[in-house]
Amino acid sequence: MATNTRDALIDAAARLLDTGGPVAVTLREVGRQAGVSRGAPYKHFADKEALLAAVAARELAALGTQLSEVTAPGGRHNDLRALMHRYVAWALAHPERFRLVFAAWSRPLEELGSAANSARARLVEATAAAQRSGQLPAADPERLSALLQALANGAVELALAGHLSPDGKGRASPDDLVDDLFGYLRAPAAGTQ
Amino acid sequence: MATNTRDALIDAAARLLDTGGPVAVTLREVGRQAGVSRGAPYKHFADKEALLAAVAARELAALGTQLSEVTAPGGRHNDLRALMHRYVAWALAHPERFRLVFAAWSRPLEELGSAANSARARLVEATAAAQRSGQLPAADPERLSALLQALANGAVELALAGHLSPDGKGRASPDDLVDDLFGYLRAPAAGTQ
DNA sequence: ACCTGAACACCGTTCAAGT
DNA sequence: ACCTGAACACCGTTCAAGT
Repeated sequence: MATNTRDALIDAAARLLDTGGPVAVTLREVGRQAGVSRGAPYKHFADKEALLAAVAARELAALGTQLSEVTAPGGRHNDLRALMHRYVAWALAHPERFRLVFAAWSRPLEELGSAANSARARLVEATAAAQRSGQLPAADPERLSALLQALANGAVELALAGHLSPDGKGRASPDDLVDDLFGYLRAPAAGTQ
Repeated sequence: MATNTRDALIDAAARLLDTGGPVAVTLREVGRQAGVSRGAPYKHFADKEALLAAVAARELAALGTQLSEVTAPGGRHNDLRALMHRYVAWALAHPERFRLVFAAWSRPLEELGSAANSARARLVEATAAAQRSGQLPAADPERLSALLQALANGAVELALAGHLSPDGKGRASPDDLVDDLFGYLRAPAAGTQ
């Protein structure tokens, strides 16, 4: 699938990550699956953390294009709630990638940092658009988007840890909590009936 | 400090956890710090995960007593916002313990499960009390408390990952987001001016 | 009942050497 | 420029043997 060694290493790492988290990503097995020796990965990545950061950056970019498809159609169908549901669905479907993207890194990692920044910018813009259309109350869009993302992330993690229903059978699901928040946010908006 | 080997092992594990996360908790070093051989921990814990779960359960219990001190004084001063701020402060002060408590475990772990349940019950009760005092709108207390906890957890994790300010200088802090949520929640409450 | 110490099958990372 | 293969200092876990 991968045209070069570097991509093959990232592919293998992503595969191993999904099966058992960062612990399952051993550079030796990564090299094995990419068809190189165990020393080879170190010619492409400084260490294991750098390889994981490359996986996270790639996943964050892929998520970005997925989410822009939600807002794209027509250019005006900017339903932020649908975007958040799509985001939650991605996180629940790929728990390890989600956790990796929001992991605490031991040092700043170039590629991942810029991917995270552009993802944040996208969310802030979508939030501002929702405010313009009256879906959300007037407030600092940076701060309001942080509230939305914090809730979504927290809800997903509670669900992943088993403290919430993933699908809404019986107990509340992450999607339910997102809807609840949008409900509470709608009320204070002045002049929207 | 510890009177028996089992407690000494948990103490050592907690110490190592704080310094470098679960990866830093090696059973060999735990044994070393507890003054026993490397095989000894296996007489007290099935494996590394069981030891970590014991650490998490102990921390969750300690957190519970900390939080009950916030609501205790007078028995009527049940300010849920203050409770949430205390919770956030704990999480920011002990990131690794916070992450461990909400980690995804490979199997159900007795001791941790019951500690988590009683912590949840406490939060739900505090939420219901806040509803009775008019601080929060009428809604299923289970679901409303999940909303609060999801936001707090998500905000803390965003802060720990560097996507939020930990102390509110410049960008929003977790405490700011908690306050924002309480603000949005107050509005829809009927009959409270 | 609890502990020791060797053993097995792994790791991340480094480095001389090859092409 | 990229890769190999051995080497070093670690792991988690098991198990016979001791007290």
